[in-house]
Amino acid sequence: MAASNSLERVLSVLQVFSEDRLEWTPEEMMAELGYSRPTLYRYLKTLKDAGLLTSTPNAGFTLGPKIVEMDYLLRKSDALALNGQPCIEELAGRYPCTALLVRWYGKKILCVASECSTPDPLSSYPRGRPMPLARGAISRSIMAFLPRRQLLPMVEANLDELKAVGLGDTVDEILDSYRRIRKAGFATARGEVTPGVTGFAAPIFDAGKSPIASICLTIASAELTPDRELEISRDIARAGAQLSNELSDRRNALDDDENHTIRDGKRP
Amino acid sequence: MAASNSLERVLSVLQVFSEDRLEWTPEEMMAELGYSRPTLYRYLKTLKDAGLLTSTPNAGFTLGPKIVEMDYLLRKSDALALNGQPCIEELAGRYPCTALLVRWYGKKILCVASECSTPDPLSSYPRGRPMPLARGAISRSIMAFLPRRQLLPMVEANLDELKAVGLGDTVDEILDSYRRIRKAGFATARGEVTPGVTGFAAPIFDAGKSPIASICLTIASAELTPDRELEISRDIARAGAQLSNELSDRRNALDDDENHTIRDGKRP
DNA sequence: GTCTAAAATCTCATTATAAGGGATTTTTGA
DNA sequence: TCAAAAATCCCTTATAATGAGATTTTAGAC
Repeated sequence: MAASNSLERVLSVLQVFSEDRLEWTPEEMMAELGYSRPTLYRYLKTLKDAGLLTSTPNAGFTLGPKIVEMDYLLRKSDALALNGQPCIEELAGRYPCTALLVRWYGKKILCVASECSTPDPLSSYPRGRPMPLARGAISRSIMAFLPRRQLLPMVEANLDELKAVGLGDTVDEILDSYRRIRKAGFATARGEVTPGVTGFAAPIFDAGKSPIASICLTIASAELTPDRELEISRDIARAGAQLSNELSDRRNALDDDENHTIRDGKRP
Repeated sequence: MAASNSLERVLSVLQVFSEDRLEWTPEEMMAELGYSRPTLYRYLKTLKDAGLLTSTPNAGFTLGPKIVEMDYLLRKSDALALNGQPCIEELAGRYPCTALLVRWYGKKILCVASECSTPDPLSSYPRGRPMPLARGAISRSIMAFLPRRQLLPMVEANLDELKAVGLGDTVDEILDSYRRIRKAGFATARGEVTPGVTGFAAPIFDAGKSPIASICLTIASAELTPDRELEISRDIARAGAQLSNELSDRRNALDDDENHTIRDGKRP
């Protein structure tokens, strides 16, 4: 979507940096974004002063130190990552697999932590790697637990892909599939994201009833037996439930704190 | 510094998120930043659409997924972190210490990778943690190699602190101290950043002659003997030199590539 | 140290657009 | 289903962003 005001235009500059292209010269950006020279330089200066960009002589501009700092802030106090790390380590210890924590951001799901116990991981999802929104166990373990008014528009928007992975041919059939997943408490997917890899995922809830994340285990399909599948499913569902409890306890404790503070502040 | 235009004002919103405070409600931001309600909401919407912020019902706003993604981009293709990781692992394997890679951003130095081999680290500097600009071996190992016209203003700006750590009482004395460090090829500091911890650091150069980063080893002062200090100093200086070579080789290879491309493009 | 080409910034008239008070709509949780 | 809170809209005023061209600064060669 085209930027319609200067705020969006300045932030568009950040969007040109991608996996394929992390260094841009001003000339290249002028061509890409269609900004005039003084305007672009004004934007660059502002972004650089904010630390979001940094310039290296002769190599153009790259993302800046503020990005790294802000990610540190997030890591440092993300209750999900902090509480979940031991969980995924335990799962990775128990099976030859990759265990992931994936956070749901409304329009995007993103890995926030991962542990791998196989020498040569079949699929690589380190922190920060975006994941497909309509495929795989992770996605489904979250979507299945969304309230209808959030789920419906997403199903309609991704109808073709959801059909392709076999969730159903109509919206109603797909909603039914999600209902079954909700009932089971976890989702599985065989080779949907990476061929030869099966995923098991369970939702994680904050204090509310809407899921905020998913805990997931991916394992080579060849490693699986029916018994083991059952065992993994149980472990994942249990891990999801346990994390949900930890998070909602923590959140409730915090809220209590805040209420006291506010009350104390208001009435001396 | 006060924001003087709407670009800076919108980016100021990002600066309110700190180690102490990662969740802000719009009301709180209005108070902190002094923006009117519609204006703030416009900013928030823009930042949210760009993925830099995310809102959680009842918990206000936090930094968003784009931050995590962008840090992933940086990690994934940062030649310094990629080449340096084995180096710091080796150092951490050889001594009971923490080994760090720290990047220089003009006005800020920031840890980009660290490895620790002591059970209970005395000082903790994970990726993203900003480091003091005028104290410690890291800072000095970089500043000592800056060209005079970059160094001088920084010395003047941090004169008091530089005096306090004993680099000299006048600008000239301090410049002399830096000259000695440049000659030695590495810097040391005893208890300047964390009491009881000694740091050893050597600069890392890209293709240019100005340093871009530092490799550093921090170790409990109690672990040190004169022999060991000498050994560590040599190891650090060697590691810095080796990394500098690797980086400048890589950079030169890239430049050659680009030149070919450009030349080919210009003259068919 | 001096010079030169490239990069970054400045000037200023023009024009578009951001701001904010107050009303309104949308969400969210009871 | 409904009420309070949160987010957005409307619209006028005043302010700030834009970009062509000139100028200054910087970086690298000599």
